[in-house]
Amino acid sequence: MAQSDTVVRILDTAEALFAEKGFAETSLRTITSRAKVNLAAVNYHFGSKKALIQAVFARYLDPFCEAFNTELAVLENKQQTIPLEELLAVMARTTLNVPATKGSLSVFMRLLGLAYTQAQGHMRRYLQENYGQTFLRFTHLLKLSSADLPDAERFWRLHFILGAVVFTMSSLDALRDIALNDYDEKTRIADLVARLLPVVTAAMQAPVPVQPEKIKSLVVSC
Amino acid sequence: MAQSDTVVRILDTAEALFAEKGFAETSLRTITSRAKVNLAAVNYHFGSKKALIQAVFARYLDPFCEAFNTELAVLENKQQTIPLEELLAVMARTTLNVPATKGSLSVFMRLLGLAYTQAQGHMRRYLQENYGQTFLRFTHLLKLSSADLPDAERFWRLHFILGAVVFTMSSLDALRDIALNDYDEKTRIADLVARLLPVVTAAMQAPVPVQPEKIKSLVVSC
DNA sequence: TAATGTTTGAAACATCCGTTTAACTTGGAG
DNA sequence: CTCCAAGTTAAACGGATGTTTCAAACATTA
Repeated sequence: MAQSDTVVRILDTAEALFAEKGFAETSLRTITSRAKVNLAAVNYHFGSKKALIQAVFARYLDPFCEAFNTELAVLENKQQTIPLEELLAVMARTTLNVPATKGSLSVFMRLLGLAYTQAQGHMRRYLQENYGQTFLRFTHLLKLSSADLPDAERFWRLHFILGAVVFTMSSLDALRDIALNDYDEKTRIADLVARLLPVVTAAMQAPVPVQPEKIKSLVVSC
Repeated sequence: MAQSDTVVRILDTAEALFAEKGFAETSLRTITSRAKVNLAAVNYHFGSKKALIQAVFARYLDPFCEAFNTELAVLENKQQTIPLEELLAVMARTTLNVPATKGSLSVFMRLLGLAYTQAQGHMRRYLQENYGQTFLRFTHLLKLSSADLPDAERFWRLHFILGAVVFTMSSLDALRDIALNDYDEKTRIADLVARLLPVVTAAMQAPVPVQPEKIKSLVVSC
């Protein structure tokens, strides 16, 4: 076997437990006992708990970035500028198609959300160092596809969107239950992406407040 | 004094530390030693660490909900339907104005983000049970202000927006630093709200995909 | 002032944590 | 068959955690 059975079982179990309870709240003992491997196996195969967390992310992000980079290369070679909708759709499609790996997309999105909000430093740094370049390629194309937007405005809107995606995806199970009960809607992950796409596009193309200062005072006062 | 000095010092310190490092990562010893109170004080005054966390939230949310409820009452008494922008602006204004309490809004937003992504159960339940009714009043008005939107669509968009707000606010410090370095922009929290408002409104008013099924297959294929 | 209830203080308690050690098993290569 | 490296196992380590205890200090009321 290419990869020890133990390693895969640890990764699978850790991924599920991290997504369910968070990183700090999941102990190595819980992981190893549920995975039916010895406690020392984590430190033997991965070195530390931190390294295990990063390995869980790498298993998702490495294939994603590879696929996304080839998609980006195609877009970069086009002569005319890419419409915003198309750029966003490519990203959505890549995200949906790549995880032919195990585990659902919502699990990973939840992990991503955790990594950004939780435990501050080390995970953000890891993501930045290992996958920051791919992200930069994307933002460069995004700039071309929304040239009329001031840089600062695009920066903030990108993070609004990031928040909407990560937050919704990471609460997906709970929200899906509500949607099922209240609206008889069986939301699959692809349906959610289909809903997100027009919203995100509209958000990106919303009118820019002419005078931020004036708007601000208008909001605060009265 | 109405409230023991110790209680206030614990709440202030816990709030800051929770926002900075997360709930599980912040120990009672760290809190009590920085707050210069005895370790046992937390269990004496609050009962448990969980109860302390909830108390931190209550100190923010109780005055907010009180203010928001009176604002909602005003809107409910109006005869004509409230424009979507106005409804959202009222919420933004209330959020900005209420915390005449200590601590900045970004601290609390970060806590809110943590509560939703981290530790799953008990915090969500607490928020739902104690502040769910106010939230319902708001969503009822929101429905009137966006009557042409299908219920399910509105439900999902509301959570997209929630994600954008919470996520951005909770990463505010990091993002603000980037914005300062890259765009020479000193973003105050009111500026951010001013940026959010048109984006959120546009997101809510984005065109509804006519046939969700068709859109989905369009995205997945090709 | 004396008695009473509340708040603090230092220490101990029982667990749980991530990590390390060292003995043991196992599967191939020489 | 021997040997050795890779993998597994059980046990223990040092430290940190939330919580409890109980005596001392304090404030309040009778």
